[in-house]
Amino acid sequence: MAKKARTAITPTREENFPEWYQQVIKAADMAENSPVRGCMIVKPNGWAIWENMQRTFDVWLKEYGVQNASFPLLIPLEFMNREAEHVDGFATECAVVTHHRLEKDENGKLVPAGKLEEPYIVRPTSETIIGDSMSRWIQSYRDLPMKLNQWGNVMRWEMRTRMFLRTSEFFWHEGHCAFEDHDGATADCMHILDLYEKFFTEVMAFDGFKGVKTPDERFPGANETYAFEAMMQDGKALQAATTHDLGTTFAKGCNIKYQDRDGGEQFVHTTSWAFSTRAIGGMIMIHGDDDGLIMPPKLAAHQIVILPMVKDDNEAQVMGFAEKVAAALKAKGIRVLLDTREMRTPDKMWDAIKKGIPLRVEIGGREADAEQVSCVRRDLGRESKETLSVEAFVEKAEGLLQAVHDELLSRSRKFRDDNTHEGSSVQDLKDFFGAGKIGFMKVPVTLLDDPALEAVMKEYSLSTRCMPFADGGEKVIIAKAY
RNA sequence: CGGAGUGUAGCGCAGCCUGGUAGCGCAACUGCUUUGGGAGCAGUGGGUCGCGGGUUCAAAUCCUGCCACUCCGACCA
Repeated sequence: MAKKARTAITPTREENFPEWYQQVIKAADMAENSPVRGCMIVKPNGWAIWENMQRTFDVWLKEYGVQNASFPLLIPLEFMNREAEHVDGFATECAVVTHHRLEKDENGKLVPAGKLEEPYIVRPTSETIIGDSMSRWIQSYRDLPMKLNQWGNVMRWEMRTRMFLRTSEFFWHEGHCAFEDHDGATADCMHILDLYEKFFTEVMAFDGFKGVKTPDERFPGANETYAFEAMMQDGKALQAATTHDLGTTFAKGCNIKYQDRDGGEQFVHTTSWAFSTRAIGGMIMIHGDDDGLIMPPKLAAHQIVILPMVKDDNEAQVMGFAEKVAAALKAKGIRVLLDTREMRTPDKMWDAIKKGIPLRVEIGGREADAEQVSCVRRDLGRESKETLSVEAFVEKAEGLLQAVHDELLSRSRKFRDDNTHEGSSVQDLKDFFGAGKIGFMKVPVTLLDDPALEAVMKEYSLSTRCMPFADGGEKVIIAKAY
């Protein structure tokens, strides 16, 4: 019977992109919904990705002089009041802790008891509680700059959630720094944004647009927000990371003052910046295909999977050889998975494909006899299969992984460029999005003053993404967004 | 928080209109044959039908209240 060409993921991206996204996560066994409203369970295959992200970026932060610390998950409600805009931005999505004990009622059911005098909120972000510490830790200009970061989770009570992209609880790092002046704060925002760009391109294999947010898209309480905006395969934008110049706003709210060189009292200038598990969602939507996830090699828990194809009479030989190959690759520092599970070979193959493992090495009787391996690249598919000697493969493996990375990066860059269009009028936007086309449209910033703009933005659910540095701040990107 | 929809085995669904002791596919498990791009045959196990009331001799099915989730909007890393 002839086999039908069949994709591992149903539906395909073209048929139903949001549903495809969900199915990719499921097929790759990365995460699932939990009994807790809006919160996901990150499974080992998903968490391993986050661990690799943390490991890499944490080193970079420390090189820049950032110190890690940990602040409470709960923030006194009153702290939120310290910055008016901040309150407006987050008040509607705070989980509130009001009790500290459970008791059994007359029916034996547990009910909250021990009402707190002062309720706490579960942190939606930590500006206020870190600012409180800074106000005590900073006395003099000699204490500056102060660069802190915490890896942790936060909670924002979202109306509508989507795994990785928007969940009520999510994981991130949040940097909080204090400087003597505005220049220091701006330089910090720019430096971290550059680190983000380096991280997304060199580790996660996708590019985006660095730029400044328009005022209405700023972080609540920020003077200026800078962002890295990436494009998904459905043409929507994803804000992958942001840095915020908070001016002296939080310094005033939290009373963070220092004595300057002349003995005068000054407010510090603070910044904050973050990326989150959301970037994983972006990675999925940028690189994935109709057979599932494609992992950028630097992020992948397993960079190479070895599939031993044994028959009854050659099991010892094939397995022995496969173990030897695995050991040689591990000695090179490559993360290898030798798949010895009791499954049919084709099922193992599809499993490796759906999980997006960058390189698949097949070793059967033929290879074992000849001391060879067959290798297939996930990004190029089975046509890329090549058979070569063990020595040659081990020598070449790191290069192959780099080639997969380069391919993913250039592929996503091409997609981004092919789908970024120039426009000059509100009518251009209407024509483009009205025709159902996907992608970004870049228009002159002067268009933001056009009274006709708002209606069109609303009609097609558009938002301003950023004013790219590359255009000298004279253009603004308008797109649909996640 | 508005509009719509769905809750039945691990997953996907049928059954509901027209009440009568719960079914299909996939997955799992066992055995044999298979194994280089999604195997075949035979067999086995698994469900308080989201939760609570009501109608009835009898409720997955009808009525009612509640809860959860999904999708579309508004809000957002």
